[in-house]
Amino acid sequence: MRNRDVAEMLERAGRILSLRGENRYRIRAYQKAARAVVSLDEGIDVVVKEKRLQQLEGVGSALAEKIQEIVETGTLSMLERIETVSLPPTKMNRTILLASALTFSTELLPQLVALPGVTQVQVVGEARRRRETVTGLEFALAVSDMAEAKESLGAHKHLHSCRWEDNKCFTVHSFGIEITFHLVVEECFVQTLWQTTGSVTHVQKMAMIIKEKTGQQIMKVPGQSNALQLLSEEELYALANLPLIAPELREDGGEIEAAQAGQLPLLVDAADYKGDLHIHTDWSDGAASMKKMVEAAVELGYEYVAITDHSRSLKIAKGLSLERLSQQQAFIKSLQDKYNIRIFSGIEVDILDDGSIDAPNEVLANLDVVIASVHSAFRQSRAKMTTRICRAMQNPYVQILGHATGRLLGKREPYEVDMAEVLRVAAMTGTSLEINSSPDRLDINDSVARRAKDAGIAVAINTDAHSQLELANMLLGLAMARRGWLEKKDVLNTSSAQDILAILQKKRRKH
DNA sequence: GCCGTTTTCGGCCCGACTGTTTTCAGTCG
Repeated sequence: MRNRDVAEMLERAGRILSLRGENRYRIRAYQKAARAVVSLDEGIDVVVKEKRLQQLEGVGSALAEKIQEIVETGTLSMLERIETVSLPPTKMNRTILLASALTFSTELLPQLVALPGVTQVQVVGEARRRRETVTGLEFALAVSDMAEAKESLGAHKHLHSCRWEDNKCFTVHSFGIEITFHLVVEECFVQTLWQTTGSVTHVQKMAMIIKEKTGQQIMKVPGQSNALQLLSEEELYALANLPLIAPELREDGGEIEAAQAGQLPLLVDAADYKGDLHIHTDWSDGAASMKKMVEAAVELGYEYVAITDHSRSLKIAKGLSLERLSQQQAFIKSLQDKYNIRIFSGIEVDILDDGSIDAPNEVLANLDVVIASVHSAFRQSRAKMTTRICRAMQNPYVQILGHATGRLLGKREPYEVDMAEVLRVAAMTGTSLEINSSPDRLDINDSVARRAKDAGIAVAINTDAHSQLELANMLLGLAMARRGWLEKKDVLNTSSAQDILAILQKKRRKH
């Protein structure tokens, strides 16, 4: 088992504890241990063998035991043992971050598939549509034996107070999440999958269209067997003479009309993603060394990665002085030959209170990637903030506006800003907007991303990773992009290593 | 969950800056 796998499991455990509303320092302990493991310079198995786990920063007796268990068995029984009593309503999660929802379903899915009488399981509902937060999880289950499946579901030790309505089960998981299970016989699986995935209006509209075209009643009526036996959702959309509409689009946001007009976007896909343009290292406030971050990017198969540490004003995050920045550029050059990946030197430069940029233009001119972000004075008036951000985008060296609204899901509202004006100036100046993929940022969100695309603005999907594990958050940003109807051509970092620099530097060459 | 002791539980990253300053809690990643 690789260090990375062990770290991922610890990270997952932390996320699940967080779903349960556990002590945040306990959660942080798991995250800290995950970082310690992933940044080790030796194999974790060696450390286990030589009983040196507790020498790691942030690893005590309890976590040492758990890490040992993971290394030796590949599992973590603590997750199984988590209290099998339902949480009090006050501790229930009402909104769950997409990242947590996906982590949770990854944990639960294999358990569901293994239940007697169950043959197929899929996440449906808001999580399958990849909404930024979800209120609960829904699963569609194909069953070979309804009675047996119902019984085994009811007997699952982590599922509490199951309430059945026909073959639908409402329950609460020990981890503090409300779940709805839709049980159907195998012949009806695809239909149920579809019906429980799209928003209500999407599903109703589609059902009407199919009724008109074919006379068929596509909506499954509880307790009634259905004549339609579909093998895939493609077949279902084909009944309406339409191509498959991706789950992320099924919000009745014009996707049906677009499909009818043959103008459905060919959504950007993980395979299109060529590299991360916003990551941090321990030169500023990142947890891992540049080498570790670069190696993790190589492991993900990227063509390039941009090192974009904080600028001098952001003291709290150990922002780089101009001298340190220049040393970092030299270090990147020295590292380049050792790796089969392009390492771009960049910066996440602060947009100061008045919209000026926290580094001189002659310094920015020597960097490959310049992201400008607001990290201070969030409470400016709407007019001031708008002017501030727009002024920053006027800078010919600012290629990307980082996390444009500054929101933290569940923690901090976005700052006041006139987004229409930001989009106008971004388009005018040729500045890209970032979809920041941090689980609690997802900033810009799906709807702004769609407006950006309509305005002809390129969008960069970045992770803002502060550790190797966070590079994987790219999938969340990608989900937002897809929800925003973005295609490969709309996304900056789908360009190859050969092309990306020229594209990034188009703006400065105009000046 | 870890840590560091005032050895048994309380606090828990970092530090400069802000403010219709009065003396320190809140803010930023």
